[in-house]
Amino acid sequence: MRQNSEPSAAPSDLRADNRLQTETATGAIGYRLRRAQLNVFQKFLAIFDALKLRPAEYSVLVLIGDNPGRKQTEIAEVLGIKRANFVTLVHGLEERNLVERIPSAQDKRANALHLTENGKAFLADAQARHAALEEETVARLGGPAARAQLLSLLDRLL
Amino acid sequence: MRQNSEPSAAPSDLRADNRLQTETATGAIGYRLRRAQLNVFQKFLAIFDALKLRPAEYSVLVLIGDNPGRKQTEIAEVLGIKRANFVTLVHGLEERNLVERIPSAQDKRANALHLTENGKAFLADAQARHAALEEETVARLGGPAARAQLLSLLDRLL
DNA sequence: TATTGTTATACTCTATAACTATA
DNA sequence: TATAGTTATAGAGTATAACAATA
Repeated sequence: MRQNSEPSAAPSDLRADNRLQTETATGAIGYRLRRAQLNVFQKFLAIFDALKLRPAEYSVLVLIGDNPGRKQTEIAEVLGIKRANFVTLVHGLEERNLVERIPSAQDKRANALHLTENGKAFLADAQARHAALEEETVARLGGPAARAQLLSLLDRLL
Repeated sequence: MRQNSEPSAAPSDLRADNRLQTETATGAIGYRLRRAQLNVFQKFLAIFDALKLRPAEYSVLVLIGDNPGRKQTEIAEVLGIKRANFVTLVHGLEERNLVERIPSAQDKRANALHLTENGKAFLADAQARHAALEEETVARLGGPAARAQLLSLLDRLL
């Protein structure tokens, strides 16, 4: 390794306040999207930590609540979760008495997924907390019109 | 809560087309943000796969290019990368002859990071590809005004 | 033959603890 | 005492292959 032969006088890359030039690295749309998404996700995590519920688990509960009796593969596929990884996830929910895996009569290979009574109450609580977070997020955006505007712009990126 | 204005023939869990009800699970701002972000990121990955460059590595190169001579810790901190994980990342860039770790004369504990000549050329190529992707993304959004609108909305979520 | 649920496995990202050599 | 770089390690999240039971 060679020694540092830089001149000690402050060039343009050593700014007066000693802070880094970050504009090039952080100006892209992808980067800004990621930052905002991580920020919103972090608030989600903070709220749902109390319920020991992770984002994927919450999505699964909501989807089963709206679509009782579906197969594991169907629920997993909609959420972009691999069959293999879905097994562990749903077993965890079953151990917590939130979800039931009921062997299907029509297709003996398949399990029909249902929420337990306990799971329904738990989900209602979780959804209430989620709704409160959503409301706060809309408020930060500047109201329902701003929310619609954001979603419209985001949809153009799909 | 508003009434259901849908032309309701089938119950939500047994729809005629056998598709799942996904609106509850996928309507939230966080979810939509995540989808859009993943989509943009995927295009980024597709382009940068050819350069065998991962997002974090690209950010590091850009940041070193704009701020030559900085310590590993400084670069890592700005990007939210842990010191420990940054070591492997920067060693990989050094092995590819893109970055030099030059022992600092002032502080013998520290390494000053610089791009090699090869690294500068490589970064210029990567940035050209990135700029093309950014241009395409802005076009999909609907032009510079839409881009500004999106960034303004995203900033409200920080 | 194809599909469902499952196990095993591996790879990436991220996070923490602890060491060394300097400051 | 504190900091810079490093090593080791562990936990999530995600990916594929292969198997048994069933279609």
